[in-house]
Amino acid sequence: MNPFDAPRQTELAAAAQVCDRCGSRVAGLCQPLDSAALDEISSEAQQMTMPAHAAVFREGDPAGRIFTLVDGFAKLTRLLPDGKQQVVGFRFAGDVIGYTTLPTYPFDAELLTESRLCRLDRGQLDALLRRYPTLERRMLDLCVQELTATQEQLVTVGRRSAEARVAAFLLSLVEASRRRNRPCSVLEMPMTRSDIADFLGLTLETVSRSLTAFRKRGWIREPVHHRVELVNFAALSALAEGTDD
Amino acid sequence: MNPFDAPRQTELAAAAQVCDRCGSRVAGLCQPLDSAALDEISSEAQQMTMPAHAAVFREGDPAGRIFTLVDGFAKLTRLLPDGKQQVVGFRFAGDVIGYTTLPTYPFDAELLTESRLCRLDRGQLDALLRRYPTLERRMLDLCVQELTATQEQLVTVGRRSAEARVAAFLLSLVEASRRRNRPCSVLEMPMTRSDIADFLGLTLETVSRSLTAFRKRGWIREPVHHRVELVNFAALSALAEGTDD
DNA sequence: CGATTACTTGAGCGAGGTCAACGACGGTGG
DNA sequence: CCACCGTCGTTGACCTCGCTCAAGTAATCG
Repeated sequence: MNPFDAPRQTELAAAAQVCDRCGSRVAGLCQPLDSAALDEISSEAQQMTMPAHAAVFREGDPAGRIFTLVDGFAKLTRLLPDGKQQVVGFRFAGDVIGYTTLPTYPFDAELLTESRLCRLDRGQLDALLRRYPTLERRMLDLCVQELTATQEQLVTVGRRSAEARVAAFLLSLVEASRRRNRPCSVLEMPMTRSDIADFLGLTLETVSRSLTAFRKRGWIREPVHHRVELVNFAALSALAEGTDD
Repeated sequence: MNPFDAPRQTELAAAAQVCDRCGSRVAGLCQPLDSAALDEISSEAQQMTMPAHAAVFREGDPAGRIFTLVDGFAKLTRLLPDGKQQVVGFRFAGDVIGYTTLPTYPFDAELLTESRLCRLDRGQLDALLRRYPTLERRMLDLCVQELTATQEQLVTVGRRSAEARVAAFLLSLVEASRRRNRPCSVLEMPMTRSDIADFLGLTLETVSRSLTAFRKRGWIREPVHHRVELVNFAALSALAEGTDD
């Protein structure tokens, strides 16, 4: 059932193999490496499990480690001086967290669920980068993808109505699920209304009202807590694109 | 007067030297190269001048070239299906435009003023990257900085009031000017109210009203069109941070 | 099973959007 | 040199979307 059960391998190697298997464009740091390289990384990397709501790192911490989220969900947040927070992104199984060339992390990384992580120290990473130059190119690819996603989010927050933002968010969950190659009729949505609001530049009440509206229109279902099913994908897309009116 | 007058060098080399001179953290692609490498790039790169409002490239164009903005101002924009546009960033002299590992550019790049650009084909760039590995690291640095700036912009658009956004924008102009090592009492602001609004997720009327309010409070002056002087920096900072009330 | 946190729903209000009119500026052609 | 026009900026009046405040319900966890 769980694809991460191979007992002989570290989680990072397992994650990379999962990536290979699903042929994903995006997931995983080590996708381009051969098994010899994976073995080497396996011997270097620390695997660990952390509980829900744990902080992987905080904004301002020295950026000495890089993580792969093997299993679970995380949010990346920035804090305003007045205490309000902005979620700059969510992370899913297979995603890399905390890579930066800056001296300190520019945001908090906090887990939404109990998660399995694979940890690599900066020194180890730099050594690997030297040994496997394709990895450096991979880092750049990941950074460009992240940048493009953040720009898209900027468009959503800056120019779309409240319901359009929530619709766009739901669609991005589908995309993330597709990336992980999971059957996507019912999506996991472990983030709270407040998390979603802080991601979309809305209040939690507005997010709640939007989701209720979608439910009443029969566009979505929420069979259990923290699960959504998108029933009318087309309607949500039209709303997100502004192609409805 | 103009620091770009050295007649024997290509613009790119000149730009790099300017970067060296000002010791900037951010500006310029070729900062880490020695003069031999600069000479080599000089022989490769195409210099060009383009008029105001020209498109350097459009969203969806094959991403076959990379540009350095030697002199002038540009905006990077994304278009929504319904025609609304979001400015995802402004670019200033010394900045690199259009580097991506994606097959096509993910946004439009449009000049705000007549500008001098330095153009490098993807093939040439890749060859340079192979010859000067430090350049690859530099590209990653630039990407990380851009990502961090975009996340900051996301916080501004998602969580700040209209006036706080405009204040934050003005402060970012100071920062950009500082980066270019220009005396910053009076800033160049070649973007229209509409450009600023599309950057901040506001309407042009709201931007105009905010600037008028700042002027009436004596916080800024606009001696001529497309120039601002920040008179009360502290007040603007407090407003941007939300530390005023 | 009580306490806490998450979610929903309602009522009222205000920041900012919309629509409209007007003035300033800069280029263009007579 | 001036009349004309298009773009840009300002200001006002009005209205709406989403925020705020508040109360109540549902889920979760010791």
